[in-house]
Amino acid sequence: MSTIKDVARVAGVSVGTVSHYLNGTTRVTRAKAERIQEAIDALGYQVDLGARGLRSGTTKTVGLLVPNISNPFFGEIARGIEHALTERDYLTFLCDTGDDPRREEAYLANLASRRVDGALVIYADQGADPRRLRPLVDVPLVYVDRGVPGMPSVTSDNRLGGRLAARHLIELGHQRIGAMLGRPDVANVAARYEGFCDELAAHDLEVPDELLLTGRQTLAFGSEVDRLMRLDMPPTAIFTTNDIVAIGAWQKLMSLGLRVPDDVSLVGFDDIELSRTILPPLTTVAQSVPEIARRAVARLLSLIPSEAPARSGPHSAALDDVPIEPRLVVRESTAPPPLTEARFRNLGVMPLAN
Amino acid sequence: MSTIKDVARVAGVSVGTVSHYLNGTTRVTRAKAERIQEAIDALGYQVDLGARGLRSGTTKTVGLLVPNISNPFFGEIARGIEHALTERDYLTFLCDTGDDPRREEAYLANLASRRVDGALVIYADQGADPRRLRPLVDVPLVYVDRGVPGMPSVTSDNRLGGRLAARHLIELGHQRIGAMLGRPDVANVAARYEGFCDELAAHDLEVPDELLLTGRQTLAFGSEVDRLMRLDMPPTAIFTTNDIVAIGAWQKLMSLGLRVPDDVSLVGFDDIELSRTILPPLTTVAQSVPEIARRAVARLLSLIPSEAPARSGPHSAALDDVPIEPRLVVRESTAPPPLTEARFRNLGVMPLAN
DNA sequence: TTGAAAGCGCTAACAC
DNA sequence: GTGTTAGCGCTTTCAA
Repeated sequence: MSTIKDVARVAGVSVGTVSHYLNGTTRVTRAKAERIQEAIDALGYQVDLGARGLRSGTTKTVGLLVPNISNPFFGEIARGIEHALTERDYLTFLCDTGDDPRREEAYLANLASRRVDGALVIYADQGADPRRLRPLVDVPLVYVDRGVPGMPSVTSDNRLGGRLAARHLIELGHQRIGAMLGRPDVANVAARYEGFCDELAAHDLEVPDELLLTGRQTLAFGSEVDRLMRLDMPPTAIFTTNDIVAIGAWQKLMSLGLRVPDDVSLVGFDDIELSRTILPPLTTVAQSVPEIARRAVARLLSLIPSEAPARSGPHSAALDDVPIEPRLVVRESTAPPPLTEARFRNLGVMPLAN
Repeated sequence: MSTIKDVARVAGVSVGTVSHYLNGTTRVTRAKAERIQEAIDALGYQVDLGARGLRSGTTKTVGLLVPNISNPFFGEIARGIEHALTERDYLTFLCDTGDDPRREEAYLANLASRRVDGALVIYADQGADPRRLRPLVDVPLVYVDRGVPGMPSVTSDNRLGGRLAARHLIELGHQRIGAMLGRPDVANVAARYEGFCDELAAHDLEVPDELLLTGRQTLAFGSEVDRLMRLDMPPTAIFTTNDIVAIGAWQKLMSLGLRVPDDVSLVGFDDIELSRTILPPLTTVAQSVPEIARRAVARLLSLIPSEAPARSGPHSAALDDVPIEPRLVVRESTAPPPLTEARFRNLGVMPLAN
């Protein structure tokens, strides 16, 4: 592997000149520039970015901590982030924490040793305080998706998302509404459900205790939906705090011979790709993944000193921690509530009242 | 950020000694070792892995090229690989190529500049010759999932997988069998279908032209299954070259009021997590993702000179390119073919013959 | 066992 | 514009 020295020798110039040519730090005469380029081509020279980093103090690398890269939602975020970073000439260290706070800490220590220029973290939502991660690296750190109050965060307005879902169901005429929640100590889940209840309350509605299910945000949890549907008075609509749960519920409903939205409406959250392709396509609160990714990277870069301050013009929104507005995507899993008679017949039980 | 020099000064020893202590290169007297450790703790010293890499010629990093990290199958592989690599103290550069050969090349060039110790690649299956990637880096490169004959590759025995699927359907008594394939110029797809046809042929069966559908391996393609089911003589079983397509088909079938496996059996390929959770759970040819990941990393490390030769004992299978045996996972999407009369009634068309 | 010193490939300050 | 050179933080001879 040839070095800058070799290039200099072959081109008949000094290493300094080659370096200037490479970095555009100074003008280089046309003639020398050509000779240098020829030497580079001839030798197949490639800069050693590690050496450059040692000298310049900036490695052009960023660490990305995700709980589980095989979860399509995180996968989509990681993809967006990685692409945005690549565009700015950064390479991404993938750190799959498995939602384990200990692994999370180990990764951050390693990243610190690697002198990454920054870190993007979707923290492990297992009770450990996300703030403890901040001091583990002394470079900019931005929390993504799962925000941390008072720290640079890029997240959706989960509360608003919950409100949008509720409003939609209310407008369709639903009154008996159930909910299937991820663990409520997870900040995003809590915010979504709070927003949902807020909006309900504004219309003198609420989710009755017997229509509230809590669990992990998995397909398996979603399939517990039958516990709701076997009640004497099943809900006419169900809100779930993410799409995976909604899809799990939908599968179970189908297997029970219940139709969505004819027998029960379903609203999800996230808008993962799968939601668009199931039948009927899911009405859901869409988080704009590309927007989250874009903003996360912009925010991080704005904190990296070696980056030109993003823009001198009007203070860019990307630099603040304004939560990203989710939007309701109405598809075909929601409809007005079924007539009482019809649905009880479908469910194979007698209505309590006609 | 403090350096090894600071540690040496505080501990009152030379940098060389600190380095030896850090790397265990030489015994260090108890007293000095303690003083060094104290200095390290006091200063919060962390080695600069970049500087170490420059000097030692090994960066302890590996590049991972994947077509699309938000595809759960690749996500699972990436996850397994990243974990295995982390265990061996390597950090992973995530490179999402978007199945674009040009991006693929750009990434490899960048990785070369970063002096990674090796690269793992699931190449972009878009017609570009995967072999062209080999010379772009001068470190070990292992092809994963999508193998390349004659190059270090870790893949499943796709041909065998196809055979297993066929055998299963034959044993159940199916004779009229359809198939939904990804683009047949994709090596893995071709191998799966060849194996499938081989086994069929061994039993004097074949997939008639009108029961063969080709497309991209997406949910959307899967939903074209109705083209098969609307034929005068629809298949009693369908083989798909991956689970995503099978799931797409399954969704469409449900929406048409057809039951799996009552009306038609479905066999997938891959065994992604989702297959286990749909209803009925999918019969599929399982690729052992953990095994692929483990083997890929073992193979790569075996090619990295700075790694101790994996094991001196009996030549480890992990070091060869023996394809990994897939296994058939029989779940509930397959059953004996329906009686002719019953199925034509279900499909709402008249049987051609009784 | 320890210290001194060279040098990995590069950038940047400085002198010309 | 261009060349020379110090030095980024570390490992690794080589002597002692």
